[in-house]
Order: sequence, then structure tokens, then C-alpha cells
Amino acid sequence: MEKVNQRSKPLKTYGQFCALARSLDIVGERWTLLIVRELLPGPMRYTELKSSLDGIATNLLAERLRTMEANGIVERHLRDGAVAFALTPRGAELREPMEALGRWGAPLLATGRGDDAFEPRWLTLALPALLRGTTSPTPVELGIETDGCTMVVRIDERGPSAFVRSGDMPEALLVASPEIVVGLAAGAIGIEEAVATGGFQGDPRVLHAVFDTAPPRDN
Amino acid sequence: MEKVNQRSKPLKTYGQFCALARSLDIVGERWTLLIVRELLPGPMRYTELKSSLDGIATNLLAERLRTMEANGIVERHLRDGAVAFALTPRGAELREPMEALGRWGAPLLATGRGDDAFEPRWLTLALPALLRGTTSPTPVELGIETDGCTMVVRIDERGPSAFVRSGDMPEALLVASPEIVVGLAAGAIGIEEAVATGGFQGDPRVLHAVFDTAPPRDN
DNA sequence: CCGCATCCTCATGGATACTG
DNA sequence: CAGTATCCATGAGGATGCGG
Repeated sequence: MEKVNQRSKPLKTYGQFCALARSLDIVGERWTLLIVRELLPGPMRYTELKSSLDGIATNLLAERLRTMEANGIVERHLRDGAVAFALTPRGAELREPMEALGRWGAPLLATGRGDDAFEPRWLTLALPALLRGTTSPTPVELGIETDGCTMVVRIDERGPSAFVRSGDMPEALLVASPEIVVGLAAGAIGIEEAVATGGFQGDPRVLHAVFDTAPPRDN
Repeated sequence: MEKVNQRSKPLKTYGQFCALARSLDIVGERWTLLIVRELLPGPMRYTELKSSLDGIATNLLAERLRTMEANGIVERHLRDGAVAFALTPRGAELREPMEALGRWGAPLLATGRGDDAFEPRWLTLALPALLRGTTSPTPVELGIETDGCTMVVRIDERGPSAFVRSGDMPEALLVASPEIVVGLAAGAIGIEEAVATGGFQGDPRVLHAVFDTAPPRDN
């Protein structure tokens, strides 16, 4: 008798009645969570995704998007004739576990950037994750310019958020390298060192409201 | 000229300066997070891991354990002559992102167990994750018996925790199937239905302190 | 038994080329 | 622009062997 594949579902599921395992059945494959990260700030085109996720094979990206769509975490929009990939609300709920994973991985950034790829947009996920818990009764907005891109970090009574906003910028603007920005948000670098290596203009109190848990030390 | 593989590091790293990507470089491979889940309640033997993670190839388990050890999230202990695999403190810190992922995936359990594998121990990760936020000024302990195994869920002022404890059991004991237990913890099933399909003995207030956000409704 | 290593097969991922 | 098609390298799954 020849060998018979007796598995009725040869799909790559763990086959476990466990919420973590079933999550990983959906988002555990290579590249999937990074695609979600790309889409968290907003919808993107196929070619944008491909160029942003350096190294992903085009067929793989196409297949991932298809299964993510089938799993209800991504949907295709037709924006002015072209296809745009967007997260569904269910897909956007992945922000929480991804922030938690990012916080766990933040110490791994201490080795520096090296020749790794970097997209300033990624900070819109990382900064709120690292600043989680920081609040401000009166909203404060800080501009951060890194790697040629400027984004806004906002702290209000609900906590931190970040986004790339074109147009009007807050007058408080921090200019720094990606390493400095994440080191600052992770608490590994002090505000003074960050400003010294990069630059800052505007009201210093904004800077402290965002990055300071302790008040600024005057030496 | 023949083709040269010009990548100096063919390793499976995403090569991105991003905390999430660097986390996934370490825990993103298949089976890795499930091994962590197994080890969260306590150290285990190689063969225990292999039998609990049904379907993992033995060479793969060995290799994963090696790289996890190299990455500082697992270490080998010599407990009475035999090898025991345990999480390092850094590895145990993965509990938070794993709980977040488990909360995201909890709705995926609604389809029921089917013929999926199930280990009662897994509930010691799932129950605190789903009950996160529940506190009790005076500690309460509830026994849960499912699938032939009894464990303890404890709620105190710091929040929920769960563990398998041999020996003395709380007098409050809920008996239910895995589906009912997770449905109850996820809020998809009411206490009355759970008790009706399974069984409960002890002080009902314990049950409500654990699973109720709203007080019990008397109809 | 426990803790793997080896061998083999097949599914998946990666790189490149090509197409409506 | 948004993928498909193709080919090859790698990784996963399964069976078995093997020293302690």
C-alpha cells in the first residue's frame, strides 16, 4: 500500500484549543505582523508595502494579503480607481499586542541601527507603546523630525498617540536620529543628551511633558 | 561570472530598526511562543515539551530550545540529574505580549474545540489574560476543574493569577468543559449557563467575584 | 526511558522574470 | 501598478537510530 496522507486539513494550523495558538495561526506567519504595522497608520498601496517591507518577495506579499483578507484583518479599498489595502477594525485591534511585543523588544534596539532598514513611520507605533501611561490633562503636541520625516506625538488625558501629519506643525520640534528618539522614549537616554546630539526648538516644557516621568534635574 | 550570494548574513532576520521586527526575529519563528507558553507555569523536561506540543518535530524542538537559550530567554537547569528547561526572567517577561495576543485571539475560540488538542495548563495563561483588570481587596480563590485537571484562579488586589496546585483546594469549585470556562472568562457565557452545564459547589460570591463585572442579576 | 542527531520528503519562503 | 509564474534554497514534519 502506498502511503496515504491521512490529515484532512494539512493547513499550517497548530490544532490547539488555545487563544494564543489560534492567534498565531492567523498572524504568526512570517511578515504578517509587519504588514499590519505598515497599515496601522493608514491604507497603503501594494507597491508602497513592497518597497517599505524590504526583502519580502512579491508573491509572498500577494499571498499574505489574500489570506489576511480571508481572515478578516485586511480589506481592499478602491480609492480613486486604484487598490488600497487597509486594516479592518478587527485588524486594527492588533495594535495592543503589537505594542506589547514592541515594548518587550525595545531593549533589542540598544545595539543601534547598524545597516538595518528604517522608516520614520514605524515610530508612530513605537512611541505610543513606549510612552504608554503618560498622560496630560491639557493636550501637548511635540514635533519629531528624524531621518528627514516629521511626525507629531500628542499626549492628552487618554494617553499618547502619534501620527505623520502634513501641514501645520507644533512649534515644539525635536530633531534627532532614530536611535536617539527610541532611546529617549525607552528611558535609556536623558532629555539633555538627546537635545545636545540633535536639536530642539520651542517650549522645553513640552519636551518634558512627553518624555519625562521625573521633573528635569538642574545641575 | 557566476552568481554570488552577496548577503553577508543570510540569517532569518528582518533587518529592520524596529522593536517589533527585532522581537519577531527572536520569538517570531514557528513554535517558539508556544514553547514559552508551556514553560510559563514552570520548568519542563524535553519529553514533556515534546508530548505537550503535539506535532512538533523532535529536531525542531531541540533547535528551538538551543536558539532560545542563545537568545537568553530559556536556560537549562539540572534538577536531580535530569535536564529541565526553564524561562529566564527575560523570557518570562513575554507573558505580557502573549496575554495581549491571547486576548486578541479569544474570539477565535468561539468556534469550539473540535478535535484540537487541549491542555488544562494552558488556562493558567488564558484566564488571567481574560480577567485582567479584575481585582479584589480580599483575596478570593476559585478551583476550576476541567478536562480532569483542577487548577486555582486567585484574585487579589493586584489582579488575577492562576496556577495548578496539588493538595489543598479552595472549597469553591467550578466544574466545566474548556469551552465553557473560556467562554465564561471572555464574557461570552453567563455564570448561570456555565453552572447549569457543568457544576459548582461552594460560596457563589466567589464565582461572581471572579467572573462578574456586574453584580448578579436576580430575576 | 531521556535528549537529542540523522535522514528523507515535502511545503514554504526568496529571488527574479514576466504580464494584463 | 498590481500582481502571476517560475525556479531554487531553506525550513518544517515524520520516522528512525543511538548513546547515556
